[in-house]
Amino acid sequence: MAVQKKITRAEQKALRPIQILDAAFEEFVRSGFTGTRVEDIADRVGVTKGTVYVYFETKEKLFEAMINHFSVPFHELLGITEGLSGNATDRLLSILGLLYEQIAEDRTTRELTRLVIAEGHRFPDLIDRHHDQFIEPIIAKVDALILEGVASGEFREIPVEFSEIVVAPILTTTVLRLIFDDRRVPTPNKEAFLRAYFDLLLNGLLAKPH
Amino acid sequence: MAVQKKITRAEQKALRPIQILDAAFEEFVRSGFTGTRVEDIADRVGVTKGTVYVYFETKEKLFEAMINHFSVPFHELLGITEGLSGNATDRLLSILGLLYEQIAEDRTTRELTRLVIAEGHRFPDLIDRHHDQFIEPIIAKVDALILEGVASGEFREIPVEFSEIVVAPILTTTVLRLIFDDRRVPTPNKEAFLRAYFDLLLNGLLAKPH
DNA sequence: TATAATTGACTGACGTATTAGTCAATGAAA
DNA sequence: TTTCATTGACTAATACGTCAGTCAATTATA
Repeated sequence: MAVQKKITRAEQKALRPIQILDAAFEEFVRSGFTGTRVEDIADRVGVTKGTVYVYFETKEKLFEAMINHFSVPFHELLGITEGLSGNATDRLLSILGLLYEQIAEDRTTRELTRLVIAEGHRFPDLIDRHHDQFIEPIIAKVDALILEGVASGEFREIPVEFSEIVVAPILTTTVLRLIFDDRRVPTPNKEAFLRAYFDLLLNGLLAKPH
Repeated sequence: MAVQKKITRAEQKALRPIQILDAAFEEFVRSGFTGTRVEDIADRVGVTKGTVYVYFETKEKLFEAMINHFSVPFHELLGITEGLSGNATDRLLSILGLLYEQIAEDRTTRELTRLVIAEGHRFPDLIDRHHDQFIEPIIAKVDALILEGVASGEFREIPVEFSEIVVAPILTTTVLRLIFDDRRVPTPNKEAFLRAYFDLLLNGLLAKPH
């Protein structure tokens, strides 16, 4: 038994919405928006449905609030990368490594991706936010680094309008883990995967480039 | 007005299940399993709910039948590739090109991917089938071709346990189109995309390989 | 060919179950 | 004693699945 710290009513009240959002995340991930019952969310917190409606007007609003709550600002991560030093190659690999950790290996981000794919039709704003906060900044950052590398002579000239090709192994790992969840496709060993990914990205398949 | 060919009752009867499966695909894609009403499917065909239940026992069975109906055997495609000639490089690129057409550019396959991601929890068999019929054969084929290329001296030695890295741009394009559906992320021009993809895959980023 | 009998695909109202959202009552903390 | 977070029974709406009945297409008969 963990020692229960005594909690005041005000503290409990302040905690409730977060408990509900956490529970909502788990239930919406398990069953999707329509398949989730508000009562399942309440049960998981240990309260009744009425309490949920004290804090959130509707199931829709709760879903949106949950997505916002878990969409941790990605620019923090991209901010870290501002401080990186080294040539374009080193900085590109650093960022791709961070993205791999943050996207492919982090369960929350992975499941958010599932919800974006599954429920995007029902919540168009979700798609726009996801694009503006995740996809666009990542692509822009990778674009910029590739152009730097080209300018410095490190990289060959490659068409920058397809730089999603560069990050593709990260999204692919995310999606494969989402679908198979360690059941049929083994979770890759991080170091070995990144080594193979970076080696192929930098040097290509061919023994003798033409 | 199109000329309506007179249709016998037997012909109509034979047609019904297919009409229902087509309608089910559209509705399940639009709203997911739980969000779709059997009556919506019936409306789309122009019949009533009762008729749907003449042909399919339950909503679950209808969903599964729909998935089976649209999961066109992928080994046909992989079969085509048996007849390919040329060195390992040419054959690998041919297959990747075919996969791009079949997966990223084909709306049906794309939306099936959405359903696998969104409804996989509810239909575990679906995941297993998808793995056995799609993922595993593709990976096996690419593995085999890479090993051939290594054996013939065309390719450098790369760890074959990560050959999903090689096909990643295809799945990534699929998923990005699934999420943004031409709205925020432009549909790539096929030829230009494949050129960039293959160039990067074969030669890598670096100007001077190390 | 014309008419009657039969079939069976389809209907749509209905039973049952589920669930989103409400609100007057409650009881524990302050 | 007062406050207010929580309750849980209730309403209204929705949707799955059923089935007795209908009527148009088909076949048999005159």
